[in-house]
Amino acid sequence: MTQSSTQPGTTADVEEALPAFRYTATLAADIERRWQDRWESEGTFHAPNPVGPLAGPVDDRPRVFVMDMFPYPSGSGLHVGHPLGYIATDVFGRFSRMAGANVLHTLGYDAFGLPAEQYAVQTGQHPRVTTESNIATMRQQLRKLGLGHDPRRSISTIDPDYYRWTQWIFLQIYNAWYDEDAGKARRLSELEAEYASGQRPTPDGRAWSALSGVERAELLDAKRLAYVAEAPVNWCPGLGTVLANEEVTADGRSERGNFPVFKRNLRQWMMRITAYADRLLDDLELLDWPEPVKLMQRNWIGRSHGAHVDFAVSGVEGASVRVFTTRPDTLFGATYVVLAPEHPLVERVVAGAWPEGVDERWTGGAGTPREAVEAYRTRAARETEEERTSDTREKTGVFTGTYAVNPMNGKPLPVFIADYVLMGYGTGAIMAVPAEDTRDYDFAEKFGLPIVRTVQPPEGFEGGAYTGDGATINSEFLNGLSRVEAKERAIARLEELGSGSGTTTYKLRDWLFSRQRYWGEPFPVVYDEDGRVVPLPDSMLPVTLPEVSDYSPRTYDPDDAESMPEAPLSRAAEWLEVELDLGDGPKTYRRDTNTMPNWAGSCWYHLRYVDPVNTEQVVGPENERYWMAPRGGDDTVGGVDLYVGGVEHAVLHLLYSRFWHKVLHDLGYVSSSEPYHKLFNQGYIQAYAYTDERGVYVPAAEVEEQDGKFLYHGSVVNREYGKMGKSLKNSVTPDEMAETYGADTLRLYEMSMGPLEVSRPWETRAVVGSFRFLQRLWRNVVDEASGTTVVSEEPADEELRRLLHRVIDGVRADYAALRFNTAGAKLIELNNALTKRGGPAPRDVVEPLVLMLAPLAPHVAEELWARLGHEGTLAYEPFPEADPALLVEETVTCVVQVAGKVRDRLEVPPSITEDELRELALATEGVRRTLGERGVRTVIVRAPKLVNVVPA
RNA sequence: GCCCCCGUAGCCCAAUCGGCAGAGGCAGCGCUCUUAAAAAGCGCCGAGUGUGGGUUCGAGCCCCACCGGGGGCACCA
Repeated sequence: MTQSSTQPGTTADVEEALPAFRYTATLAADIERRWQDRWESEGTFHAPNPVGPLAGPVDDRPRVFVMDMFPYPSGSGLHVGHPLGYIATDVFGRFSRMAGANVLHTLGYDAFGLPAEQYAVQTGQHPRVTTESNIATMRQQLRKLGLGHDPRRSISTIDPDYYRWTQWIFLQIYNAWYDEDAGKARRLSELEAEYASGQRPTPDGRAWSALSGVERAELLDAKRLAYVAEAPVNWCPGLGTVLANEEVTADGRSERGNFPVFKRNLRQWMMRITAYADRLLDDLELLDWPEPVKLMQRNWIGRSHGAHVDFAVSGVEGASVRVFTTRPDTLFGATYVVLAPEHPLVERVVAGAWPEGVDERWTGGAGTPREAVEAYRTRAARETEEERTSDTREKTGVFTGTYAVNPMNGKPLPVFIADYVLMGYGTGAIMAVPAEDTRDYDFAEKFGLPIVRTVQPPEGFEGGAYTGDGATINSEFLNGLSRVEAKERAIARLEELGSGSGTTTYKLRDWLFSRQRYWGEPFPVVYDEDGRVVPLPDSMLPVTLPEVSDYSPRTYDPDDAESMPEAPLSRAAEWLEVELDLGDGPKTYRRDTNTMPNWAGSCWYHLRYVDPVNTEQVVGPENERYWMAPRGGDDTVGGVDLYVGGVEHAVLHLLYSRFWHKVLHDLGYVSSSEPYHKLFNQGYIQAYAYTDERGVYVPAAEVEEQDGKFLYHGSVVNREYGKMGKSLKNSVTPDEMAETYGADTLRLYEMSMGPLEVSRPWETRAVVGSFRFLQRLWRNVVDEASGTTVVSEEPADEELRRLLHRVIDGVRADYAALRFNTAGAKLIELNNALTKRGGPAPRDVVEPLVLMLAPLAPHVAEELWARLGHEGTLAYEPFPEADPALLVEETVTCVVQVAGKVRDRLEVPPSITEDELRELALATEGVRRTLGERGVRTVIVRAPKLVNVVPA
């Protein structure tokens, strides 16, 4: 926060006064640059593959595949929050390497994206130019952090050699279908063969040979996992593109830009992710992921088991209302039925006149049901979706004058229309069970409808809808059953009666895969003169983007719901029309003017990291097996060993990526059935920001704290807490931290701030603590004045060795469990012990200390290791191992409690028996004094560490 | 409204199985070095764990309720 001009080691004239070999920022910079150059020129972090261009000796080392979530190369530069996860994965990767593993760790760029395109729209600069320059800047910034990446594997999604395979995967998905019986995707050619042989009957029973070419194509198209459909999509005029459901917020706006989104029917590419709903849900169990992320995916997929139930409508021949319910167990509690106002059945069921004695509340004040219904429908049509789904509004609706029949008991149920039932959900009609559904309860209360409890609420239940579990009541043959049992029995009865069937529904919808954008992957298909899709052969990939003069899609007034998408590619006339010979001789085809969404490239990059320069295959099977195959035991799905990133990708990226990976698995291209085995959500580094009395942000670096107040140039400012960024004037960059202290200090500090998963505030003035530690360690090896190595060759004494081995033991466990904050603390503790001891530090302690520090602060560790007389990098030096003999204490402090309060302590051998310890404890002064005249009820002994005497 | 996560010293954070509340760092204070200041070094100071109950010989840890902070979902039938 407060930054004076006299930070350690920055000012030249200060440095003159310092010892020549003190570990200053200048010295750190020199060390860091030297080692970064050396790692690069020696290929220190190249990870060998078993086969292919990157093949090398993999020996029988265990594999560890570490990944960071794909960054978008932003032009605005990094702040200290960005590399938090990258440093963490690097520490883990470096530790794993020293622990003997072959470690695959690299970082590529998710480089298609809106910012570069928007910049192109504004300036006319090609997004590729912008993006490549941003990547170069980001690479340079990250290089200064000393990340142990394999640079040969750093790919970028805008690279034609990369998106060639994105397009190839698209075609595999296009040419696949989901075989429900096999529970997996298969090639479409197999479906065609089954139809042709008659093994699989066609939907209308005609022989395959009797179908026309177009009919056959349509049958196959209907099954494809990637398909073109006229579908209601989220059209966002303000952005000029359509959006996936996941990109639209709950209040019907674009996640990016916050523009209104409208439902439009448009022909677009869709991905049949719904075919995988069950597996995406069920396989979550097999993943080592944070529970909240699993929960979010479960909610998003939204599987619910229930039933479709048909309610016959009395007086209307052949009409029945089909509803979906998740609670068929409550059918006896249904007391009315509601149709959405737009429901097509409304016309048919509306009665000619009100029944005798109709409740006035039900009529909307109209003379006939038809008038009431028409008035209500007109009103509902005028309302926006947002208004209709607002949860605070009063329930409204009108009676249709008609009754439906409950199939369970033949009771008549009045049929209403009400806007709280939406045409877009389920069947657009519900059976209302007010006793067990809060919305239905509110409606029933207002309209004076009966409320019949069918689930026994717990004692003391206050009233209202009871949505919890309980025994079924008032339900004839279901009485006494649990919810699950009652559901099963009710469904069985419905099926017997022919009035319904058990059904599973999902909230998950198919994935809208077209975007009206320039800066994305073109679709590897063309359209013939009839507008039919023709996939391009592999030999024509990649389909590259044409040069255009205008990068913008046509955008409209954000509220112009009637506008139509117009993609930038539609203006590239020469690219659009293409003459190709696709087997029927040269013909003119038309290309697809849409591009793929940003998620496409990030759906499979883990596979390309494994085999980045394979020109023959998306990934070599042997290499994929080596790095990603299931390990056996608990691991039946395989995947990346550690995947670190923010929780914001919980649904979108992680769901799409799992889907693609499963398709590739089903089609036999990969052995793993999940992309990311272990997921870890890092916290964020946040920062304080300050506003003056006008509410304008002032530079946080110039704010000073005084007596609990925050002063900017003398005047009091208001403190806020939030994201780090330019607009809040509170950014701190890794570059400035590296300049002031060195990258090792920055790495160490970021890892020391707390557990990786926890968000924490950045505090610049605290960084110096990590710096001081490195200085003290440096001084334990190097004489500051002469630069000579000063360690002692005398073996360390027993006490120090015991401490060393305790630290080794703890640090190893900490690193393995990603507890880098406590690992760092233990290293400081050991170094402090060396310092406190005085005199030259013994080599047999210093060397393991340097090795243990290496994952956190690799440059200074390499430098010290070299000064200690070793040649070559320490990156592959075995990580120190604790000697179990030295972990056993000679004596243990035993706590002696009376009634749970500490009253005395004993020094005892760790091997002491319970009986011996009990005797010793009862004899202590503390116990005798505290106990006084009271007797002893019982004595709890936890040898050798604790005795608790319980007085009578 | 429902669901999930988190509350330990002025601040960031430790605390294996329920067993002495403190590993580490920042800040503060004192001292050493220094003409002085900074840097560096050495030392000191510090909470009874958000609140109220419960279980237990014993609770920061387990259970219940509440308060505060963060996140997700939301008329999903």
